[in-house]
Amino acid sequence: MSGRFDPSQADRRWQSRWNEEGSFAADSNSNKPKTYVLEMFPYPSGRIHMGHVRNYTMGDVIARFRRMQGHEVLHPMGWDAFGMPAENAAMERKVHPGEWTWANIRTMREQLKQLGFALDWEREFATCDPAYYGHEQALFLDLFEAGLVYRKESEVNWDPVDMTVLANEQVIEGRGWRSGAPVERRKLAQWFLKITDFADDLLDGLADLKDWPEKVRLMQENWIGRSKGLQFRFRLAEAVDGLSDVEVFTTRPDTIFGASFVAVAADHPIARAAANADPGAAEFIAECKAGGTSAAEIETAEKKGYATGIEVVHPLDPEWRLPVYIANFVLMDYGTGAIFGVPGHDQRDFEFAKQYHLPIRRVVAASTAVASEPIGTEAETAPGVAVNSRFLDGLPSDEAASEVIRRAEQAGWGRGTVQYRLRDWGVSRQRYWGTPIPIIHCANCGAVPVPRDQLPVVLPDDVDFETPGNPLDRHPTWKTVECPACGGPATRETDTLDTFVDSSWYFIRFASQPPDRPFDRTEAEKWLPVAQYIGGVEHAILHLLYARFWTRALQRLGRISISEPFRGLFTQGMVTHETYRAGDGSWLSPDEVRKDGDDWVHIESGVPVTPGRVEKMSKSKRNTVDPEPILAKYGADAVRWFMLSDSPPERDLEWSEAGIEGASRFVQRVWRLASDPKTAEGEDEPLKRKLHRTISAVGEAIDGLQFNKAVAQLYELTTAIEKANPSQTRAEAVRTLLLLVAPMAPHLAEECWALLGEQSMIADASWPTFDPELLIDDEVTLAVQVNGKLRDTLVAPRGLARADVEALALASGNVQRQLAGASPRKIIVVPDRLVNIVA
RNA sequence: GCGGACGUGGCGGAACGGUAGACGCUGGGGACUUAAAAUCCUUUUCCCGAUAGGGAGUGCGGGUUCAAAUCCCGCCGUCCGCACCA
Repeated sequence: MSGRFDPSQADRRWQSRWNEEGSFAADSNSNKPKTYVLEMFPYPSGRIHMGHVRNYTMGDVIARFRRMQGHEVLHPMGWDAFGMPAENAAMERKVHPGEWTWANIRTMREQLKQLGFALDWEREFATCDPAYYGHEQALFLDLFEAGLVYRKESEVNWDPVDMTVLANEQVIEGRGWRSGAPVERRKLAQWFLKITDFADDLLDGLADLKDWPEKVRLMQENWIGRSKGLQFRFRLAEAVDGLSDVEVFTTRPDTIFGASFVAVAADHPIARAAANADPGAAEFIAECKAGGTSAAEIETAEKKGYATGIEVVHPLDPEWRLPVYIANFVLMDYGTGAIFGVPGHDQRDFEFAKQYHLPIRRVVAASTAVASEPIGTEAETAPGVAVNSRFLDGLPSDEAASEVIRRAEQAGWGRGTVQYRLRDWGVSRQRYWGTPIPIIHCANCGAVPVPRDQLPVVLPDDVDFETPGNPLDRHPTWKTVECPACGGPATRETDTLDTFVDSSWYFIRFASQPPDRPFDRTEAEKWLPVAQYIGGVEHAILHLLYARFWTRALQRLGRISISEPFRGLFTQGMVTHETYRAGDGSWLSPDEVRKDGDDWVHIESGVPVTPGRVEKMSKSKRNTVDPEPILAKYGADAVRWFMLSDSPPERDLEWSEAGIEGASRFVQRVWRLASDPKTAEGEDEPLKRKLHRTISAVGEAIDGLQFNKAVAQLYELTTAIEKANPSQTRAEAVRTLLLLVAPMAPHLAEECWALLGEQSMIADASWPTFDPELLIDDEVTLAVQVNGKLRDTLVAPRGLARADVEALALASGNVQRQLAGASPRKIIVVPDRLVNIVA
């Protein structure tokens, strides 16, 4: 048999076969061990991109591999379908966000199916379906009733033109990313989830996530940002507006005698009190409030303060007075919104003190001997021993800190506390295309939950996007309702939930989807936690933290027994491509340019093009490659194979035409082997060993998600088979090769499997086993070194005695020449590996 | 500023402290062909050498070790995350 493997025929054929047989439907009642493999579900943006292909290919290999190993595998797919792009499309193209979203889902579903993923499509859902978000509303109410949801005024980035709240990352240089209008800081009543209640649990839980990347655990740890310290009160020298003290937090109580000032946030009650009496203070506060809350915004802002004239008394010395400033760098929502400044040992305080000519005192030193050294050009933040600190003098920093906390608690002016960087999760969005928050506002009864029998609260379809702002808010009837409690006139909450809520529990819904409640506990727990979760590192913090929180909240409510949703996590690298720029600096797409010798030219105009850096595929850089035409040209398996070869999965993968060509070549090589398995009588011992070693190595590589290594192993085996003479072993090796290739190139494997005359599908075949005896060779190649440098290699029987090895090595001509008659001082023998002769 | 990762041929990358460069891509040479495609063979870290062989070599400088890409110390560079966090 000859010819070529034709994916345009084979792909479709096997995809329908798997579909007809329900090969990948997950059976909850199966007796097999259960494995839940999940990739982060996609946002239906329009078309599949290479990043999706890479992500889902990796998950698919794991899913298929586990299935072959005899596991019952749950490998579902769905759509994270709410979000802003749909509304933007609605504004730009005058289509309803739902229509746009569902059309995208149809397109992308077809594209995914062309890749032949072993997915259980029966469980597919989209989060924008009331059948999903209705259950989410029920869960929200569960959290509400458990006291994990509250409403609070909070400061937000407000775009006055689009009339919406912007996330920090949507504020660019102080302006709204769409409207370009200067962003205002505004107070708005928002719904919050009490994630901070779980701060310690979420932090402690990280220690058990052994199969998570260290990097992600660290990022979460830093994000939660637990710090221990002292919270204490400064008494005001004179009460102002009924305020008699100011509360501060510090992680360095040991520096308490180094204090030179107190600074409060612009929103702090003391600041407001000062403003009442002093127009200068009021003006300063107004200045602080202008501008966005983004990180970039804050970074560039100059450190400024305003002396209020108010004074406080040092808690450890009634005679000691400190000035109170209003400062633009003090945050109202971290700690207490007030600090005491220790310029000698905090760089920011140091700069502030320089600017406002405040004392800079040394209270920490390397030793008491250098207590009188002045502080130099920057603050000394390292710990040491306390100096110039009265009763603390000579104590190491940590002991001094404990001593201050002890005294504060004893005297009642302060206490040891823990602060977190983590804030409660604000989930209100002033958008249409999201899950409506199931709350009704009544003038008499306040915020009342929507009764359960009225769920889901469904989004109205008749909305317009002609005017900016939230269409739900200006809908003629939707928000007008009766209060469920008193029957009086009331209005619906028109904010919708942050889309991160949708993705905080979808993995539970995949595992169990009863029509009448969010999930069935017993059913869900058959699958959960997810054994292997795969996605981009960009979700290392938010999504993964929110999902962990949501799972813990459900656990606290007694709804589920697990506390961690994802046992194994893998963050894959991006797909990148070279960028090209025309003379005028505009970006050109890969199919607009052509390589001409060593240079690149614009195909249309023939003008030279400057190749730029290799970067993540993005629309703005125009360096994307659409998977669909590639798929049409090379077939699913070549694309899948390329996604797995070369680059380690956690690193970036550079797309290249040559790479996909290489993958395609491999597909054809396997096909040729299966077309003519060249069987004959007799065994081929070396090939057999190679085969068994490969079975072992490939299994190990896939297990460790080292797909590039599995690929390399399979190339080697393929070459070995090609070079082998016909034998029974060779035929067996071809058959086994197909099994090994099956998780990665499933259509090819099926096609070849059938070619070998197999009746059943390879999808249902078992992963091959290996004989451990065959992994060990009878003969080994020993490296022979002189003074650590390789001088010769020699082949010897395994387990050769030390003395014999030494003799063999010394007999080597190269060794003799190196020794030049001298006798070796020492000979080191590593059995079956190496001899090192020290001359 | 804080935290982290990485640095190996022309390129992507392999390498329990033990033969550096597996495997793939690219390039060179060749076979088959009227020719091409496809395929196959061969070669490809650098330097000296016809070969045998020798020298250098894993960002830079030190160290530990019989032996270091790998462990330790100090630099340099690139990338990522966080950031007035008290």
